[in-house]
Amino acid sequence: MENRLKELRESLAMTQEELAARAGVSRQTIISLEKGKYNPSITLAYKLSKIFGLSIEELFMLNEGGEKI
Amino acid sequence: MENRLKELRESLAMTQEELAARAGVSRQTIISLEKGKYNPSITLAYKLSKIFGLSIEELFMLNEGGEKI
DNA sequence: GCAAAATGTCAAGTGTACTTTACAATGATG
DNA sequence: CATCATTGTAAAGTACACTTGACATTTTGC
Repeated sequence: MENRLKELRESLAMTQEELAARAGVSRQTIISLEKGKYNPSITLAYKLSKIFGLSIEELFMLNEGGEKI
Repeated sequence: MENRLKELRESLAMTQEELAARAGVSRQTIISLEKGKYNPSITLAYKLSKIFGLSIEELFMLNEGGEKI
């Protein structure tokens, strides 16, 4: 698993659709992020970090190279 | 000023070219970021935050809507 | 005051984050 | 089993992050 998104979403009992709505993006975007298909924009990363009460770094677990762990 | 990038770069006595090289992007990208023309990718935001020893949030001062203050 | 370094601007191009739509697969519940 | 909610997949299109290159302007140091 590339990030904690799916795990966190499920811990809040949210559907992909709900999370997408709260973050202001499409459901497809949430799916792709959960699958690690691409990196979110800083804006979306920030919104998601607020929803989950984490820092961007905590949520997307970046290493020194700026790549996902 | 949309963010603290220029101010921080100057405080470290770095040229745009040096910062661009350290962040692994073009000088043009640094110029545009300093001017607030667009938001960095999360990867670039992370690299810059490491260079300046700040969190992404501290560096790019985002508000609740995910927009710059 | 001149030269060189640093900064800025413009424009065209590439890559990728994100959207939209449509449909298939899986899972939960009566 | 049947049905509905949820998740997944695929493909084509749009927006924007980022590059490259060429040149103009400002700043700095001798």
